[in-house]
Amino acid sequence: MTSDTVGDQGGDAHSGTVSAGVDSPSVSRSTASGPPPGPSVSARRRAGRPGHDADSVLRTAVRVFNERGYDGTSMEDLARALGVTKSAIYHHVSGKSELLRQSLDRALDALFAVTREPEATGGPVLGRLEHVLRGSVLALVEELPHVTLLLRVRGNTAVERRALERRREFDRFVADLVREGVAEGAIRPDVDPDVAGRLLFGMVNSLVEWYRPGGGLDAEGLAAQVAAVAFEGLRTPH
Amino acid sequence: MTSDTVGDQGGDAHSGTVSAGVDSPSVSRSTASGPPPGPSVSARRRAGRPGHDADSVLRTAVRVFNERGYDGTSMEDLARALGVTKSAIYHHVSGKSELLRQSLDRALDALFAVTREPEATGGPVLGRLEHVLRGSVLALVEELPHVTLLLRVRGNTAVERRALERRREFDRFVADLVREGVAEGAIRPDVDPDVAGRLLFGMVNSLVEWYRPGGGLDAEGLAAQVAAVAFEGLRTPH
DNA sequence: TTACTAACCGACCGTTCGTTCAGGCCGCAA
DNA sequence: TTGCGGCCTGAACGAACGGTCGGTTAGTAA
Repeated sequence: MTSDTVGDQGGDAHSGTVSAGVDSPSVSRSTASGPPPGPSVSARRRAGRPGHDADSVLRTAVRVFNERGYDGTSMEDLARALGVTKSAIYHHVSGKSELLRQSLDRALDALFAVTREPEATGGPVLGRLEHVLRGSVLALVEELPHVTLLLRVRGNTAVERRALERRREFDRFVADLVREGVAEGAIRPDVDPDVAGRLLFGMVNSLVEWYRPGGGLDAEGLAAQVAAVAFEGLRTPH
Repeated sequence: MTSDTVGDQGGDAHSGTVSAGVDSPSVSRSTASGPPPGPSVSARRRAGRPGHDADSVLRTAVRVFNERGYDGTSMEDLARALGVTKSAIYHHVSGKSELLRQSLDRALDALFAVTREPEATGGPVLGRLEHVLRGSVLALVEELPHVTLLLRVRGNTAVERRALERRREFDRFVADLVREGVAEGAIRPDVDPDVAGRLLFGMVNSLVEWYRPGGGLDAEGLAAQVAAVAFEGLRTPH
């Protein structure tokens, strides 16, 4: 899914330069004088002075946004993380909010792609719901930094409000599915459908708070566990 | 539980002055010239010029923090919401981070109170876990604005990092409970205990994103539904 | 060597930030 | 009427903010 939206992001090399992982607990602000320029790594050599390109800037920016929060991140912070000066960033993007916009759009595109897959629109309700559930987990993992950012948006600016609107649209799609499931008797009727839908995706969305790929649990396995808990519950079956 | 920690918050009067609900989608910044001073409401008349007290300032501040995010809220924003000037706020609190500290402490105190209740430390594991689950939901509802703020903290400042540490301690308590449940065979062994614990409280924590008291579903009913989904799952029992 | 391209620097702009301070205002009790 | 406690204003501070600008550097391609 969303296999070739932006491309080139597959190779997650470029690492090494910045030590702190995505989850680093305390990010010293004053120290950490920044890595040596350590820019992008795209395979084909480009003309012109080597350094960052728009993509590597976005990648780093989103990582820092997720560490400090969007509002808590200054352009100076970004520049330090990139190993360049503030003004260099404006060579790649028009401004801070543009970075946010690109990231949010990417997250939302991945989520909506799931709702358009045939398994999400045809067949028994429970199957459709489960497909959307698992697909959302996969999309969330694949675009983890962007989805993380999306789930923290508060609606302070026009960019954020537009994203919130699209997100609500996605939520409506899921809520409808759950309602339909209750109506057809596939989902237990003693919990409110709206509540159930929100709990379901509350569970999914909470993944961004702790799941990190490459830790022995892959996206498919994660999706399976989420689906198991969501549909069968925690208690040992008897 | 936590029946009389800080008191006086039970009566949620003081309303009326500010129109926007906690969930108001777009919060105009320039307009909304603020309510007429409309200060606190505490029953007993105090000496001196009438106006806000430390408690009413905290209440409003936390509400605005949750609307705009802590970093996205300026003291000017707070002042406007309170109907006073910036400098007036410093009569009640030492600064912005002090407001955050008070709020986070309140949320954490309520959560830890649950873990110290006898039903959370004695009896069968599954019962203990369910008690902590339901108790957390009740605490979350009772201290909704403060818990909401807590769950969004990123660790940018010392105040935030201290709160994150206490929160991790709470998470550990829950994780241990789940692990114990798996070991005793009360919880299904095919999901990883750590994953299960995180999913469980991911579900609970997501309540702050949508649950609002006074909407036909009270805290007890909510806790019951959460427990049902968590332990039995969504699928219709057969 | 030269032309071209892409990325970057350093100085600077106007605005907003959190915070301080000296003083004024309001309502109660004496 | 006066005194006092509690709350508030208006003006200002230095620091940090997002963003702009003209000029420079380091590579590729001819």
